[in-house]
Amino acid sequence: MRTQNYSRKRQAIYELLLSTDTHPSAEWIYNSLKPQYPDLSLGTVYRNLKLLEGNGAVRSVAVVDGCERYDAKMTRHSHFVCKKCGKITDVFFTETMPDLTEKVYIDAAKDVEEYNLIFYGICTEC
Amino acid sequence: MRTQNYSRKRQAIYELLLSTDTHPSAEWIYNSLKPQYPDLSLGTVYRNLKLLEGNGAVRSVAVVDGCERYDAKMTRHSHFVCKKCGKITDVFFTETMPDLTEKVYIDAAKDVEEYNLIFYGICTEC
DNA sequence: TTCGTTGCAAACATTTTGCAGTTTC
DNA sequence: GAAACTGCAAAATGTTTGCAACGAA
Repeated sequence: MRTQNYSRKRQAIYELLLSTDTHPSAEWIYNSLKPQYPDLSLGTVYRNLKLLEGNGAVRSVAVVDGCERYDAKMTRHSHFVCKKCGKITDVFFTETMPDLTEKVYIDAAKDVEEYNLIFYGICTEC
Repeated sequence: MRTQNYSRKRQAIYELLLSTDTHPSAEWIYNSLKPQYPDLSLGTVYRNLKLLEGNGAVRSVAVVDGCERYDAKMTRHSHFVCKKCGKITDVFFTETMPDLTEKVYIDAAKDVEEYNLIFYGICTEC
């Protein structure tokens, strides 16, 4: 990977993701930071999300209505997606979630690195 | 839902999906059927996939490289996605997969209808 | 004849990218 | 000063849609 410099905006994007549990899209992040960073551009948000994802600082948890949604909470947990309003909420199992990657043997896989478990339904507000 | 007529092309799309385990994208389906249906259009493939998905005849199992990928095998199972080549393979647990929707209690959920479990890694051919 | 289905192409929405200027180190 | 970062706008990409023609019942 390419070496990184410090970037005020990348920091802001990352901290915003850390501080929220809404699992935002690029656009939500853009709109949230725009007041404080009037010269922020959407391209920068996209670029930094990809970069942070590459770093392992952040991960994409789902694509809802065609929009990639991100999370900076990297402890193992899964998500519930409301089919109606698109809200994403965290789902924790008792204690921590099992490491399923160690529990499956997949013929076609040389290496199973991670997994993503998503529940779908209707949320209490819909 | 809107009443349906019999449609030769919809049938062909559905049967192609049933006969393959490649979890194809709309474009792959389009290219596969084009020789036999020279006047097939991509829009029709998209329309019918959405329609079949609405019927519950087919489901979207993952989005790989920005492309929705479909499966007509509706028995409960999960998938392995190769991060390099994008190939999707079926993953079956011993016997059948547990119905996790009955095993979780999600505060934010009024109704948990389904779940989707995807493993990521590198396949044996990459 | 009615209404679902389709081809076609234009429209759409999200994401990526090229470039010139700016910031970081 | 070199290399990373950014704004901007254009381009790319996958998907949806309007419409007139077509097909099924």
